[in-house]
Amino acid sequence: MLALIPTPSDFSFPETLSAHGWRRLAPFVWDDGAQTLERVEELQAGVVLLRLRDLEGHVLVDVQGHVEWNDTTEAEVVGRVRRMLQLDLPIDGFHTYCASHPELAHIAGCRRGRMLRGPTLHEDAVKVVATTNTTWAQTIAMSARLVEHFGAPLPGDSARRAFPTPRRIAAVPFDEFAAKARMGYRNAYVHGLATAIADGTLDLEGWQDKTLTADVLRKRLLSLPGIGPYGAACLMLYLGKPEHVNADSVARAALGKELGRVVTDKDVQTFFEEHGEWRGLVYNFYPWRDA
DNA sequence: TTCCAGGGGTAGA
DNA sequence: TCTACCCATGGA
Repeated sequence: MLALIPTPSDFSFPETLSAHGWRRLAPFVWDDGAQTLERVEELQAGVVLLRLRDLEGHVLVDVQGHVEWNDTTEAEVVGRVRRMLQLDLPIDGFHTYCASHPELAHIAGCRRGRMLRGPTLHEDAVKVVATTNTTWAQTIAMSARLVEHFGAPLPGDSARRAFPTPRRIAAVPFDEFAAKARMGYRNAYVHGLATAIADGTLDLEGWQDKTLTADVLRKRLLSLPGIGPYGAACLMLYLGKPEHVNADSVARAALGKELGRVVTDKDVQTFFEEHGEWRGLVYNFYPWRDA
């Protein structure tokens, strides 16, 4: 089963996938040889394997699995892929801004600006929590354990699984979840988030309502246990509201080197302030991140 | 052993 | 608003 999704002229498949480390987090699997992004997805109709490939002006999605391929299933697949690749994110304003600044012109030239996401805000929120106060290797391991222990298996290949839905995580007793996920003090954040979503207390996906102002969205994100200024800025960036810099140790180290002194998160914010509504994206595609 | 990593929560000033 | 301290985990 194939789905051919047209992409905007300012979209770049390789740049979107390499914008940050998300493609290295399960259930994403990047096949470098085939230049294909794979991932198991739990659809309404069943669990399938998606294989995404870059075509001229399109993304080709190969759907493998025993599900009825009808308009509903295809729409679900296309919707999830569009979210993952930020295909509905208007990026032309950012490119116009970059093109007018010599030090940023390469960003527009390379069609950078989109960042790979999960198909749900829940998945991105969990992964952001998994990046805090730990090494990238442990972030990868935490994501892998979540998928391995709690994700829906692909029929015929139970070694491959989808990212666990809130309901699947919430269905696991906390002690068992903690023992298998081994996310340290983040266990309570991740299990609590899933439970709140599963029992209907929290409509996290509803927070993607485009009429929400950035301030309202930021306050809501900061209210989530485990999400602070860095995490909220990350998630806002993924939601197309890049007016905050997700200042992390990478930013502090790079800016500290440039300024020749120890810098704080506030120094990082001040450094990028001149880029206004685009400062979060400018930071994430700033030349020093290529080093 | 001790430190700390793509921070966050909390208390106290 | 800022600082200090603690936090589970696992690698160095």
